[in-house]
Amino acid sequence: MLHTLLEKQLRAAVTDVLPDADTTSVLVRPCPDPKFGDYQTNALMSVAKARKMNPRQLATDVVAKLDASQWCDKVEIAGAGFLNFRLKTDAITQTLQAAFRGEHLFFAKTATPRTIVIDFSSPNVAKPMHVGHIRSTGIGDALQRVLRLLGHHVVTDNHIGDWGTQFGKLLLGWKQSLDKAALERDAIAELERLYKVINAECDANPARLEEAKQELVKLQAGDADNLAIWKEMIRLSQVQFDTIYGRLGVKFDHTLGESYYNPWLGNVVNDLLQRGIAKESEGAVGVFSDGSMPPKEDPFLVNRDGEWVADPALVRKSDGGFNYMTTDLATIEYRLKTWSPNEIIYVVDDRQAPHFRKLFLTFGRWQPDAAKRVKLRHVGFGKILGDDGKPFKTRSGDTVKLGDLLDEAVERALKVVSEKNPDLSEAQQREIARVVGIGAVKYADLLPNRQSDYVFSWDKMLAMNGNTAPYLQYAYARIRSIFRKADEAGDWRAAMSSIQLNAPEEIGMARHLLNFGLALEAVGDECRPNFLCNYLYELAGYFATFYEACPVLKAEGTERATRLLLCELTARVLKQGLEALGIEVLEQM
RNA sequence: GCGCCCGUAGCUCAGUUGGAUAGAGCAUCUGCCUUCUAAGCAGAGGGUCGUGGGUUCGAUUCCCGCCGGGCGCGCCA
Repeated sequence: MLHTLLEKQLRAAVTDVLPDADTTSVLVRPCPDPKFGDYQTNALMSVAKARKMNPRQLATDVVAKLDASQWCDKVEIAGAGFLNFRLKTDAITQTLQAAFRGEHLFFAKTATPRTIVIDFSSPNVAKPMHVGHIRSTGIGDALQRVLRLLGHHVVTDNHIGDWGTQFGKLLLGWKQSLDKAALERDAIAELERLYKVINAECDANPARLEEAKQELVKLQAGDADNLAIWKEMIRLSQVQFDTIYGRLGVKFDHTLGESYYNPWLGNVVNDLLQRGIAKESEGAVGVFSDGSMPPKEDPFLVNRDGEWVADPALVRKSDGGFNYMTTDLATIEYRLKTWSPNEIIYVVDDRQAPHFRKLFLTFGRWQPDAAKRVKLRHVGFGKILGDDGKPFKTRSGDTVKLGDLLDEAVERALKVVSEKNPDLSEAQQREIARVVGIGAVKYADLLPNRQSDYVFSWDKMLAMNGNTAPYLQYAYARIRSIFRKADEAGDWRAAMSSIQLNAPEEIGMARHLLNFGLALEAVGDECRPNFLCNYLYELAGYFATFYEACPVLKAEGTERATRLLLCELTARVLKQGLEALGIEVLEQM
């Protein structure tokens, strides 16, 4: 890509001037304002600062050594020491033509592919998937798509919650209060009802709680009846998950739930004890602070009334049961043995950040050599709030079910499409409504910075205008409409060898196309899909402006060819970009 | 109490190693469909980037204090 080539030349020039300089932070990025040029670097200012040099003098020296004449007319020194690059129009058109021939789509596959495990979605058995699950599921899926696109080897694993203390209550409920007809109608709703009934009883009556605990003990001991019921609950839940994932277009390479790791948990604890990493305390087994960091930063310490006291990561309860810390440790070990990843990414609510700090540190102490070979990364995200600023609930206080949200989105989209395009067949309208509605929901969740909480609103989540998926899909559909007509008029592809960028709207769109790869890389590096959302929104904006100002089919000769080329490449990038966000496109809408 | 996160336009939010005049959507106002899909476009108004200091060529971004809000601190996950 052009900016990469410029970066390489620039680094060489910096090394020429300052042989011992570290050039890894010397980057070439798009100019914030086209009046400065196409690309810029501000890195020379920090290089100069670190060496107490005059930044403009350094810039002058670097420019003297810099040969960018192949791509740029001139390189200007501006402001306190910016270097501005202005691309030759030839360099742009040649890049566009290469893209048209399919040699690239404005991004390069990584030169250093990594194996990356992504752990995301992770819904709980016997509970409905609710609006909150859109976050982990959507962000995780977008990340796996982008990282694959960039050439990494990705393994996705849905670590579903299929084990834990809640099954004691569920088993008790199943045995005593199961409504088989209700289970037939809506299994998840019935399981949820059972849990609520028994949970309330347990709160009011310790004897019931004890019964539930006994059911759990029997399950853990391998009781055949309880195992059979437990497996049935998982099966019923998986049916629900598959329905939702099918609608969202999300797939997993593996679905290894928490229970999968049960056989190893005892050994994990024994090993931790044997190596002196964990110790017994009050009948339980836990990992304690090793004193290697200040108390403020030590997740194994907590301050109570001005005193720093131990806050261990428990790996075995005093009743012999294991904690999710134990499961997570066994899971890391399994993943390393099975896939040898360079990195494991956990797309999980930010509120679990302390858990992951403890987990990663504990694993580092347990298996230091293995830990050096893998980057463990918690990619957190914020909450979805209601307009009262509290966690989002329906008016009656229930969580909003994900399936209901998708239904509502598709319904609203159908209303819009039937108004805008009543001539389409009902089947076409329904298909458009499906793609637009689901896309709107996914995009609305991907657009905010993942770490901030955001306020949910039906209107915003399901909006069909502004910075939304439908706006991007619409841009794509308009381009496809042009090509349906262009195809009728004959073969336009032959003319692509002769193009000439003239109108400012053409140049603006072309310049922005070049930066697709930067957006993808930023998403991969920072695990922030919103960078891609914003890039695509800007691209669609450039297209909309171009579309108003530059007639395509009415133009002739080189002008027509140029505009068709820009349309084609914009359509490809929009499609590829939306696909990387897990959002479908439509030929018409 | 201790720790972490947040505070940007009326509302909801972006803002990529600190970088050039802080952006978008919604809402408000003014124009644009006999012309490739108006789910659109062009334009206007709207800001002490919570606040007070500091660091420096340069701070929404980094550091410290304060004010306001959220979250975490369970032998749950």
